[in-house]
Amino acid sequence: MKLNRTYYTKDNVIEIAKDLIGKVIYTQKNNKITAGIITETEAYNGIIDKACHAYNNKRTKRTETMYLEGGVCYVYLCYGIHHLFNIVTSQENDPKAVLIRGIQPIEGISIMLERRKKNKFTNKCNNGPGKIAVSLGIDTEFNRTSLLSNKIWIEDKGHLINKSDILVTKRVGIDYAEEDALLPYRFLLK
DNA sequence: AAACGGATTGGCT
DNA sequence: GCCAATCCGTTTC
Repeated sequence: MKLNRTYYTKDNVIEIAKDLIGKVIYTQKNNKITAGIITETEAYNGIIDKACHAYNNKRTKRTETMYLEGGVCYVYLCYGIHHLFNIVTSQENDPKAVLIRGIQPIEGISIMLERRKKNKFTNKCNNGPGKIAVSLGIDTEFNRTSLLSNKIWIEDKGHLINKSDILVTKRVGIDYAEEDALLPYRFLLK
């Protein structure tokens, strides 16, 4: 079943990031549906988190998306090339988000391969936030799009995840965040 | 109007 | 595992 509004408006973004492991992300674009089991996430814990774009309550045109009520997409361009896909959580004006870093494709696989310009999936095809966005057809058009819409949504398909199968580490690529770079906010299936 | 800099990736060792 | 190419939206002047 599709996750509802109250799933996203809870204020503990770390718990949500962990709970999203094993859920299924769907997109529908040009009448093509693609989906994958979420296998890797990272939490960005709002204005007190030095790795978060909204650290120190920095409100700009870009970060404004994170200030919306939980349950919308936050998509931004990284390195001028890669679209990174986040899920906004918590209440309005509490800018927290979960970065989706890995999926295991389960539906529309041939469409994903076509988008990635690959003939077949290898292990390395499903890792990395930039690749995920390409596979799912996510670009800046999805910024601010509701996860209760028919363009993108998340379902609980009952994939049971054993807690002991979830690895917890520090986040990737945020060494500039000083002491917050060490926080155990990254979750991935072993 | 211009500088900035990055929540990466892929190729090479 | 390490390194550097890359380039445009965001931010600031």
